[in-house]
Amino acid sequence: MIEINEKSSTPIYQQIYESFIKLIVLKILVEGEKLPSVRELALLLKINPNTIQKAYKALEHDQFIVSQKGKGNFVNPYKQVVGLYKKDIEDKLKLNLKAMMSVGESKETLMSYVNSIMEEIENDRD
Amino acid sequence: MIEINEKSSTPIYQQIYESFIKLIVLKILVEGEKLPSVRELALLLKINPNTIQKAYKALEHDQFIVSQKGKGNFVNPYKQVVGLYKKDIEDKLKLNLKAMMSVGESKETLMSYVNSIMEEIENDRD
Amino acid sequence: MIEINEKSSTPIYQQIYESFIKLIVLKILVEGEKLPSVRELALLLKINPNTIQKAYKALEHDQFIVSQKGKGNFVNPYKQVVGLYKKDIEDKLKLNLKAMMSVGESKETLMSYVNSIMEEIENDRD
Amino acid sequence: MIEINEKSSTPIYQQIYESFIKLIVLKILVEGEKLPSVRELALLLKINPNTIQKAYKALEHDQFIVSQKGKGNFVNPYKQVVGLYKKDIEDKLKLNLKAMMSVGESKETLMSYVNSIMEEIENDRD
DNA sequence: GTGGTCTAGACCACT
DNA sequence: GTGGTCTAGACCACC
Repeated sequence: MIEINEKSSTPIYQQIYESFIKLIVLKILVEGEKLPSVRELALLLKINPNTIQKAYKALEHDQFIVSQKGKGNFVNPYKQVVGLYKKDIEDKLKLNLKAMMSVGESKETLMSYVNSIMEEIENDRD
Repeated sequence: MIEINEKSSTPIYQQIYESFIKLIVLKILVEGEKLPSVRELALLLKINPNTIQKAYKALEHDQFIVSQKGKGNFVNPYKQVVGLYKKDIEDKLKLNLKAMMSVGESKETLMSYVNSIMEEIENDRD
Repeated sequence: MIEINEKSSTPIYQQIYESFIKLIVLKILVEGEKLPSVRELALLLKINPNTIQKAYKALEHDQFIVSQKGKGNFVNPYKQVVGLYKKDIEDKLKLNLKAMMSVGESKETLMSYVNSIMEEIENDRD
Repeated sequence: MIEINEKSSTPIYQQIYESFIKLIVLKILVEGEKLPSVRELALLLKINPNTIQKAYKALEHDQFIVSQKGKGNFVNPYKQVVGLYKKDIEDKLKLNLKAMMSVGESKETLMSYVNSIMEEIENDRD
């Protein structure tokens, strides 16, 4: 369900953070569902509980989950969650498109380029 | 010409690195042009010369500039430089599009979305 | 294990860089093995931690090792590593042979010379 | 006759130093012949006389030329000169061959490799 | 404790 | 004056 790449340069807590966002966005974890407890997940992934804790704190801070003392961590409503996520990616997308255009790429060549990327992605999914 | 955000989490030397790449890609700094000297820029931005040095080394390593002892740092030929830059952005673009599709956006709505972003950008330029 | 010549004109950080490459290529340090920590090695060699840091960064950039925050620096897989190293030496070898031929050495005398060197080396190993 | 690459990372004085060694080794400059005066060459190459001076000093130090006050700089006897040059390259050759063998290349594959390099060089000369 | 970044200030090589 | 290297010592992020 969650995989950690220890050798990656992105911090482990952030890998966990991103993994949960994906699980939530893809509705594998649904509204109100309980996340595994900090200790439980720490044992499972064989990493330090502090690291899990940090990831959960980040998820709570960004409103993907809510923490309830003595009970556990629970997924927030879908709409609220996906909105934040989309907004984030859209901003990045905009920046990158801007950058490509600043190098002199015309709107047309860029559109066909985007198109080809998306076909490539679609094929990868099969 | 170059602005530093001391509070940002991205290292100062990297901010400088990226600033110069933009200046070069946008042809504000052209082939053969001399960059400000290490000490000069350090004084101007009120940061340590070592930090500038680190940024310049990175720029040289990635072939955006060449360094000449006793003379200064100079911008490399445009073509050589832009290739590297484009490759980088294309990779990011791909990741962004992938993320959007994973949230359930269809290829069609995504294309029209990309289209609208690019028109927005074009208008900003006028 | 690692020796520094402070009086040499080649920078200390580069001496360290090259020492580790040798240790890795000769499989004295093997895949996944942990390098001494920055501070540890600094104390041992009696040089500044920054200098070690610089060497490790270079090793990481050239894909000989990977760095993991809070954990340490680790040797990368052998194959990935040796390719880069060989390419480098081949280029130097070519230059040397070119130089010898420019002094008027014929291909034949040069071959027999190379042959004798290699026998000498083989004997040294015993 | 002598070409300088200002953008190269190898110091200009060293480029001049190496250029003259080549000219002498290839007998384009012969025993007893006078080198251009410091000022003359400085004007020709459009570089600082100090830089030429430094190169000539190095050539004299390594016994490729002799300097005579008030007269100029003169090429030393060929045998003496080429001996030093060869010795130098031989040492480098040895080191590189050693390095290749340490990566596990057998003597045989290495010999055929050297052979192919030399054929390549011979063809380049045509 | 481990790596990553930064400052302050020094010395050297090159032009 | 210009880039390149190094030291000493500090602070931060991560595990």
